[in-house]
Amino acid sequence: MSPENTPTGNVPRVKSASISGSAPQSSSGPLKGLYLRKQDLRRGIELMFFAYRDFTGEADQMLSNLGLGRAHHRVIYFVGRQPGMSVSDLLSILKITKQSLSRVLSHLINTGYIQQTQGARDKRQRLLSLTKKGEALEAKLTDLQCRRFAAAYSARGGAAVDGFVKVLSSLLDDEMRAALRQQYPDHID
Amino acid sequence: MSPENTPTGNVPRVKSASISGSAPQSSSGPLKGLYLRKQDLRRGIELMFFAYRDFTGEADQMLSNLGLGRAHHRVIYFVGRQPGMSVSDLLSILKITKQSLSRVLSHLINTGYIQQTQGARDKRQRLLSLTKKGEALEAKLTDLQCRRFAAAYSARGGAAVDGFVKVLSSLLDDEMRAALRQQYPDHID
DNA sequence: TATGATTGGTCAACATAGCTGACATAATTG
DNA sequence: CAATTATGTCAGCTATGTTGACCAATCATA
Repeated sequence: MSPENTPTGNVPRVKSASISGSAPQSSSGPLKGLYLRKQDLRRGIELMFFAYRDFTGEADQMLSNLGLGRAHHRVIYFVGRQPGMSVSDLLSILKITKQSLSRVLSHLINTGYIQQTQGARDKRQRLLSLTKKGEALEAKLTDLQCRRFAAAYSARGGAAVDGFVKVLSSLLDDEMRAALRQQYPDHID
Repeated sequence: MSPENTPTGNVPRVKSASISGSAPQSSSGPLKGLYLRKQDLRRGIELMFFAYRDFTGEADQMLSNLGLGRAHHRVIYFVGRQPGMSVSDLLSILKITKQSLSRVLSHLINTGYIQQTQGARDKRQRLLSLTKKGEALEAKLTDLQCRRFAAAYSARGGAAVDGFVKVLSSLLDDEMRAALRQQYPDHID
């Protein structure tokens, strides 16, 4: 795993979007492009893969001890974040089908992690919130993940956190970035 | 647990930042701990979820048109990155069981994306590499993702990229971070 | 050379979490 | 009243992970 025998071994620079193979682009701007080498972009791709896996790993472990999975975690997390949300709110956040959601959601209701109340304004809506049991689990899981973030943030400092947030935001689809801007109005996007 | 829509929003967990609730802070100030508010940590969690989903979305779409999934993508990606790697190399990167890998790997071999040759030093090994067809697909997929990264990196600049890489590295498990340090010797960790 | 460890594969069964399609019920809205 | 919306349900399919058991070839070494 040590030897890198990719055909692009020697610092090819990439200016714009066309990143085909080893064609080195003449450097475009002043100081620009140093972090746009194919090598750096691939490191980003791999970091996303590995970091996401490690970031979810601890919580996954705790969940599986309870007979739950990552899908349950997402529901618990987002309901905990915004109690009283409707099913369709949740669907639009998770972007899965109602059938998929139904499976995990009814399980969480049956096992007493989540409760639903009828909407006052619109009686069709079922407004979701965590029970005490659900709140306890959410706290444990979120604590786990927040601890990891707090350690990383502390280790790297505010400037790094700022860059982290900015780059992740720019990786989002446009609509998602807009939605997040709504959620976090103080977020310098 | 989290101050999002609930007006009970201020609960500063780690350091008692003198901020009450909704005080807007660009989390890059000289004051430490401002980026450790629960709110900021949860934003990190959510950014990881949304960014990972969007980041893989385009490639997933292209793959599904070919009857392939994300698991196939991972195999193609890592084999393309390090041609001649063995099956056990791949297993230790992906951290799945050989049975799971076998399913996608044999499919990729049967459909002509990947070829294997017997190891010279150790004849038990099957050294994996991409065929022309596999290289073409890998290039298309990696291009898609690199484009997204190149856009994000360009939009935010080198300092942000640096912070992004640093924070993601710190989110990794220790062994994973060590492994990555091997892969990218120039990576200031 | 015989033995045990390593590399890799296979069969079978199962779980999770996504998907589509079809249909039902109740409430809201025009 | 009719159409739309919010939500649920049944049935079945797919992708991707898991265990466990077992096999074959090759390598390393006592």
